Amino acid sequence: MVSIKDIAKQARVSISTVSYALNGSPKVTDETTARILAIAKELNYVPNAAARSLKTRETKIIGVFLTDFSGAFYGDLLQGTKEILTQKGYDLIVCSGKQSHRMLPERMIDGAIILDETFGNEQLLSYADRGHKLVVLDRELSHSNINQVLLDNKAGAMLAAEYLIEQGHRKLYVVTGPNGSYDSKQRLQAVTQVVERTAGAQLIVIEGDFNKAAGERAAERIMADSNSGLVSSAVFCFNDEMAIGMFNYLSEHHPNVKIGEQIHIIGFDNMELASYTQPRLSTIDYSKRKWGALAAEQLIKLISGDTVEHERIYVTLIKGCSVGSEK
Amino acid sequence: MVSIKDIAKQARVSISTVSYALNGSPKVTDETTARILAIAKELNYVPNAAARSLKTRETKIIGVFLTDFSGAFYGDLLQGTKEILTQKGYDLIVCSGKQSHRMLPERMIDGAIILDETFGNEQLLSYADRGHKLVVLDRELSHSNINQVLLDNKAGAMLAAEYLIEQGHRKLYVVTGPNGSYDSKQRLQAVTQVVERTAGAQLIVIEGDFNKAAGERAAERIMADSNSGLVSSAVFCFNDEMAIGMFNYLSEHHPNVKIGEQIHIIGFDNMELASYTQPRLSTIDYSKRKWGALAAEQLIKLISGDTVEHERIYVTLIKGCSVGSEK
DNA sequence: TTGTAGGCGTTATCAT
DNA sequence: ATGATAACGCCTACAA
Repeated sequence: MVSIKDIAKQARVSISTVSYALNGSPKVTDETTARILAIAKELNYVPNAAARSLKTRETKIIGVFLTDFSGAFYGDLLQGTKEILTQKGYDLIVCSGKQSHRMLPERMIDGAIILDETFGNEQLLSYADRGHKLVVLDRELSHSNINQVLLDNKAGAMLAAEYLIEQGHRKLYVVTGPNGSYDSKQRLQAVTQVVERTAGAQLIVIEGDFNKAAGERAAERIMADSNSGLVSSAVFCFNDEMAIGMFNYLSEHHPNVKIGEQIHIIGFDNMELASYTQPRLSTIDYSKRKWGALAAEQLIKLISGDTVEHERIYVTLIKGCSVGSEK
Repeated sequence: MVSIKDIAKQARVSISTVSYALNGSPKVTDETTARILAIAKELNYVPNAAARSLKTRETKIIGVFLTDFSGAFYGDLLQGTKEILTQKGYDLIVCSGKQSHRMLPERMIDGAIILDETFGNEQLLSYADRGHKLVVLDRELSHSNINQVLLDNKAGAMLAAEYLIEQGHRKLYVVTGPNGSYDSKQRLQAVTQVVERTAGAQLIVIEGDFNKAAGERAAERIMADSNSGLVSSAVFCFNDEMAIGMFNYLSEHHPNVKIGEQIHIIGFDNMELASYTQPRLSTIDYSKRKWGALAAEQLIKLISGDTVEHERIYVTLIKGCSVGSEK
């Protein structure tokens, strides 16, 4: 490995002169700077990140932590994050899994964006206590080194629930996310509110986990329920993936049940796939790219020592044909 | 930041004893080791990655480089990679963009898996020359520090082309990937071979770029072509994303043209979305998870100094209803 | 069994 | 304008 020492030797100057030259300090003659740069290039010199960050105590790298890499959902978010970070002179790495949590305390990254329930709140708070800067996208956490950029879950869930009510539905199912999910809790709370203030409305909660299989199981249960009744059911799946699972189950096991007629389904996320289902899935939309970009901006501000307010990502309702009106 | 020095002070031993204890060396009494470990925990000690890797010259981190984060495609691949790496004691980071190329030469990672055309061949070769270990998934590159794990593009393209021929089609369009793409070149070569040995078959090449929009543009052009003719067209899109673009264009601008009857489409990749199109897209399938896992295994072997053979990922044909037979 | 000391490649503070 | 030198936090001979 070629180091500044080698360059110094070759250029017959001291290592400090080399360091200055490489960092473009005005303390060195343009002439010698040029000479040193030339030699560096010739020797294929590349600075060693470990040595630099040992000294500077920063890496200019930001980590985004995700629960898994099932990217369908995260692509745009990461793209948004990357654009901002690149512009600010930072690099982005994406990590997943408990193993990789070490990156933060070991100081391989200058800050982190968290969208990963496998991080415990206490864990994050203790990192923050030690001075690490964090932006959380999946929980509320109050600490001067932590900023929140959260979805407007309540607004989204209300839009969805009210839409179903408006269409005349009174028997509402919801399929939730996994137990610990902040987003899921928020959504459930909002739906409960809407149902409670609607005369004659009833709410049936089915526990899910944001995966396709949970949607299938929920569909099975709902169909078993509705065999007896005459009222059509309306289902709010707390994400699109479970809604898709429900579509799959129905088309396979109940091909004669028409979505949007006998059963009504709305999701959350507006993932790409949602616009390809037959009929088009009703869902809640928001800009994933903007979410990622905003998170990056907030994090950079935190790192720069600016004070930052928590932020919220707004959502809108997308009416597809998967929800029709109750006759 | 708490370092071994702090622990040493608190435990009234020297820093080397601390270091030995932390690394579980038998040179230290179990008793003092325990005491030191306790103090370390109490002080919330975390080793500094930069310092350690400055010394050990390794980071136990592997980088996967992707062209972009439009994950729909990469999720399974990364999952497969992660599983193997975790098992081998390595962490995985995902990088994208020219900026992040520095991770390799600056030694922030112990090796890289490349699926990113924005790396130049010369660039990769020069890294390999400097001792960096690489696995490439998107090109052929001969170097003792580089291993290839490539898709069996030729087999896949032949399966696709022969399937169209079998179904009686003779006017074949292909929509290619971007100019530099290795996969695209391989596929085109194979299709050309199949067409050349089939009497009466003609091949029309439309340049694409693996994005949805290219599929839309190609559809437009094909529809313009076919307005005059009576023969139905068969199209082999070199990836599913462009095929989806074609579906979109047709359903929007030519709702009366039936896919699988007047126009026949086959893709490549079998992405999740492909099974939701109406009609189901015919395509070429392969295990993305296995691809990623194999790449990881090969890389670890390279790093361990084992000799490794290049590997190939096998593909199969999935017959959907997007291809029917020519009457 | 424990301590001393040198070095990994940089940066940064002093002298010169 | 340049050089000598001391950190940064960790590992590891070698010495005691």
